[in-house]
Amino acid sequence: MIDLNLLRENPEAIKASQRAREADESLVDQAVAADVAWRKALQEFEALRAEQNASAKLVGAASKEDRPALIEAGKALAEQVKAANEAANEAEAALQALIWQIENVVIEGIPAGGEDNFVVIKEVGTKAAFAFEPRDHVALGELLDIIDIERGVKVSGSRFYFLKGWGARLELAMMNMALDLASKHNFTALVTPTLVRPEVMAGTGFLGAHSDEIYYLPADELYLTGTSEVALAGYHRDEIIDLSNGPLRYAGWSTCYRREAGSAGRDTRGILRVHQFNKLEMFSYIKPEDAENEHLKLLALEEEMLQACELSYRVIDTAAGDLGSSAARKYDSEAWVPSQQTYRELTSSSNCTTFQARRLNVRYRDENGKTQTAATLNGTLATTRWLVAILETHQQEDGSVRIPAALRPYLGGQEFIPVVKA
RNA sequence: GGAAGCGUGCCGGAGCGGCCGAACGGAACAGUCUUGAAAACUGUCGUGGUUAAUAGCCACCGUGGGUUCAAAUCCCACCGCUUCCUCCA
Repeated sequence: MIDLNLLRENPEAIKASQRAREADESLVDQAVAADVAWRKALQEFEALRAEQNASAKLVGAASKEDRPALIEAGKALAEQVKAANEAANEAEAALQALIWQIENVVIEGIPAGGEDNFVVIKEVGTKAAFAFEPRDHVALGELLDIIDIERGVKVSGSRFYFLKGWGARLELAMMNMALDLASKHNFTALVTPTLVRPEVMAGTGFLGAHSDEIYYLPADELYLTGTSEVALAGYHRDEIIDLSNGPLRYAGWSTCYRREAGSAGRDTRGILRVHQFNKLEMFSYIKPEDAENEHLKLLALEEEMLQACELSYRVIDTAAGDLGSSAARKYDSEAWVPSQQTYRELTSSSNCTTFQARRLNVRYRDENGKTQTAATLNGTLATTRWLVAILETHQQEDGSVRIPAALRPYLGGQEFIPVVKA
């Protein structure tokens, strides 16, 4: 939800942002009008209500004889109050409907344009080069008997898989390493619920245009989350949190579920794009003025993980038109995937400024004791998809895979995943 | 899944149609006293909106509806919690 004060003081800024996002600009003018109408209706209601409260008080204090006449007079007032109340409620609902559709105001200076207009901030590492014909992760997964896609499909359908043996252990090792890194930086570990109520899903901004991406359980009115960001954002919903000792930081581990409704035919091979995967997500609640620095901190940790996994990657600053509705700025890290000769997204870190917290009603007290809306940020620290880059980057000629040194302590010192199939 | 009870401010806990945004206690904060602290005493002490305003006014006593001139208080639905039974990773 956008800031009502900003809507009143500088609607042009919001319009410019909507334009940059290639989102509906006319919503802003509609919202301004709805806001004026709402405030007028509210004023009328409050005036009438004050009158009614006074009148009711008189009845209470009146003698038995005087009451009937006063009550009669009150009845007429009650009619008016009821009508005014309904009008105010309708006006408010109309305004809400509009401002919940307006996307977050982007941070000035981010790239303009759509999906292809990102700016590369940096490239790190050397792209893996091989003196032999490299295999893709599917072939490696079969050869090493660590990814069983065929049986995943048999049990659950397309885009499902089993991680097996060293594959399963590699994922857990990576997650544990990520969790250690996060803990070292004072992120509190959280294992989060993956089913959430509609209010929480809506509050995080996932029920907009892309709601068909999300699994929904109608019998229980619960949504399956595509990231623990949802639960982490909902964690402090309707709370006044204490930020006087610094930001609240969490590292949320969860399985994630995505319908991939809009991506039929894309990335159908392997485990790059699947319905279910695991993720460790960083999440910060922070004062708005510190949000941009925090964003860089999250990015730095993501890079530390990527480097620990000895991956070659680049960092991009996503263009306005490609941001989720909650994000004001988004940095993605993309690792080089040898079999595709291209970069694929491994991490995504968004600065949601106060947008998400306003919807979820997460506030803090400033130095003067006044409540202010907090800012929220999130960023990926490890996901199942990372296995694709790790396996392909560190493959050997015989198909075995070298385990990056940083991961070995989590795998009993193992150095290679051996080939088990001819 | 069955039965009963309960949801009030940071916490505990009263209120069960009008004088209640809410007694009382605790915590917290400020001050007095003290070399300092504790204790004692005094004061402040929910949130949001409107406003120049810590004045006034409006909204909020789980959520949403209803009854009434008037609802924290009555009625209905939903959500949540507790206890007992049943079941169980």
